[in-house]
Amino acid sequence: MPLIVMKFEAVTIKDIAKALGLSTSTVSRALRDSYEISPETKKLVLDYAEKINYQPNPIALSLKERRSHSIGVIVSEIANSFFSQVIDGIESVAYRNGYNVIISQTRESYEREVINLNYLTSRSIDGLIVSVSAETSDFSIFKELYDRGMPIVFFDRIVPELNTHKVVVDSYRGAYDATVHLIRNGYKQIAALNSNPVLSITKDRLAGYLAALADHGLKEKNDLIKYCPHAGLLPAEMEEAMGQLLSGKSRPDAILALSDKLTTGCLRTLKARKIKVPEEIALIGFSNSDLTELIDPPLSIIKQPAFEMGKLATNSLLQLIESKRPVTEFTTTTLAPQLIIRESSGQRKGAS
Amino acid sequence: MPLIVMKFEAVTIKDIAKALGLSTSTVSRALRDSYEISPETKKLVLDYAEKINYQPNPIALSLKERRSHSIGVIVSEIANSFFSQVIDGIESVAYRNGYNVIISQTRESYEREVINLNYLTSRSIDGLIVSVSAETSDFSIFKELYDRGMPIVFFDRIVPELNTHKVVVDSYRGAYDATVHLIRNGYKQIAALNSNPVLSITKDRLAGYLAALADHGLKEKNDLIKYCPHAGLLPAEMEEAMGQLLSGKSRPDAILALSDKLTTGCLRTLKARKIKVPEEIALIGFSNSDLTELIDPPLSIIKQPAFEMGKLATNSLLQLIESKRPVTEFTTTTLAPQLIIRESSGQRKGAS
DNA sequence: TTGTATGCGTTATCAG
DNA sequence: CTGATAACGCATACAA
Repeated sequence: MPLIVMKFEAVTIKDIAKALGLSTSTVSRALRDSYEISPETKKLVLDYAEKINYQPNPIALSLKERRSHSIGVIVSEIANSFFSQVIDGIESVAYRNGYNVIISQTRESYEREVINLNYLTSRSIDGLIVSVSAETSDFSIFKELYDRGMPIVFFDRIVPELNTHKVVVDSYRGAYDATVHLIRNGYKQIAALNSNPVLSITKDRLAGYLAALADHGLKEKNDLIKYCPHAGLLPAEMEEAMGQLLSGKSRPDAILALSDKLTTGCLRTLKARKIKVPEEIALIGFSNSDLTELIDPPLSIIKQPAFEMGKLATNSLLQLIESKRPVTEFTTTTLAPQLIIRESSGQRKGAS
Repeated sequence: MPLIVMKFEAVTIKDIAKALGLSTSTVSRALRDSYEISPETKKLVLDYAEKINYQPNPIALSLKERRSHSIGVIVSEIANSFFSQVIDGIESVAYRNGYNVIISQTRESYEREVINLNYLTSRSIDGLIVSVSAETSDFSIFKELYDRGMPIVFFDRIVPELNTHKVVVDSYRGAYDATVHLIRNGYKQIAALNSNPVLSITKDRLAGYLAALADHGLKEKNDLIKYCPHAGLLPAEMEEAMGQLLSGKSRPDAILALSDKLTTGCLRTLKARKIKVPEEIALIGFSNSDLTELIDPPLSIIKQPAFEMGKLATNSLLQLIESKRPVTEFTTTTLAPQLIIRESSGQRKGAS
């Protein structure tokens, strides 16, 4: 038997008005609990609305109020523990404040970033939370959006030259401390595996690494510093960087992986080549996976407070969106990364 | 100096009309490349629109067309490798088809599920992709939505009695095969760690486990079958279930963890109690983390094609949304889970 | 206290 | 070929 599927139709204020012999404005006011409506009418309307399960049409409201109660989120990759934890935080705060969260991902492509940005900002969102794509070196599109008054909050991979709210972790410190930890444990050939060099976080993390070397009298070596321009998204790219490291003339005794993706990739490569961690090569990397703690031997990691970052970014954004008066001050919130050192990891036998 | 922040204002068709001395209808038609507009006017309008970067207002369009080009996604937890991979798949297909993805999470709470559902379905979305919360035993809200014509596609945790598209993996088989693998390797006391018993997937997986036992002449033992009603979201709950298993009179020699969350929790508990896997207790579980392969000793897992599931669900949904004629047939797509057996895991020393 | 008219941005219908 | 008008659902200034 053929199944009848009707269109999803919902009741409007007009239906209520007609049914009750009132005008739409009266109904509207009653529903909004306006003081100028008599208690009887109010009750009448409210009861009926309840009965037929009236739900206001948010789209009509959006058109009228010129705001959608939606925020857009642009990240490079949703299926990534760091970003999904951030999105978790974003959703939590947005939900509590009655906002929808619209997500889109760039897969590290500048082109997709531009498309997503144009798509989202054609007034279907009230504000934007962004971690820029690894490919993006031209920030003019963000500048433009910013100049046109779109509330934007950056997190993680920020655009330093834009004067708006930013939420970051102290990448410099994370990398610095991890490097120092390796140095103190006797490692001398510490390699740095970087993401795309144009990213703010790449610069900061590399700087932290270099400072730690300098502070401890170790000199930097170019063949110990590798980059993955696609942020580790392309396995071939990772493989090449690792290959160069492992076969270079100065083979590292430790590797510092400067992003989640890179840590995983690095670990995978080492495993595939049957290189023992940390006996042959030690490894510390950024990681937000909830499984790192379960890896054996325990892996030392630099963990970012992703959930917190999402919450903070959203709070900042909502403040920006809902502030009646022009905002005159923007904040850059810097959170501390968590350096988690696990026994037997990154500790050379016989070292202090 | 005070910073001036203006509202994000965008150009409308009206602005173009005024600037060019045309009517809004002419502009609208020119922009839509209507045949009834002269080439000159068309060019004029198009050039000007390009110049001032005109973007149509999707909200006005939504109101007019009674569709938002947005789909809602409801999952229990965003920061979960399985779900984030599914969302990745959903976003991919949605993006390609010009749809926005609005996500919300229930954190396994029925109450939040209802709130999210009401919020999303008040006409701001064209369709819905859902994996029901662990707490949900009353499906009438979905039934109602369905009856009112809202296109819904369920994945993973489905509502069996609703006649709509569903995307699942063959949970029964996954659990069955994993159990058989354990049995063949000599394990006799195989525990099953389950999620909430009302969930479709819990029932299927448990059935697979039981069938495998029966087929191999092992009898089921109630104290080897434990449930975590909150799907492993509450650590205390996990801890209790594990505690009962480990201290019960028939201590298991192997555990089958029947969801991602449970596998992680189980592993964590075993680690905390310094119980060696698989020497003391073997473990096979559902897992979609990209780190499971890096765990040492290697962990055997049942992996779900999450990305594929997201893509399929979205394709089905878009078909439902965009079909002009009433849909008369609904499909349940069942994908095969991947049973990944790794050396030295789940293999008893000296077993066949 | 309630009803009428207008507008949010767009497209479709109907005139011209 | 182009312009005026109505409509999508709602809220509000203005009338009554």
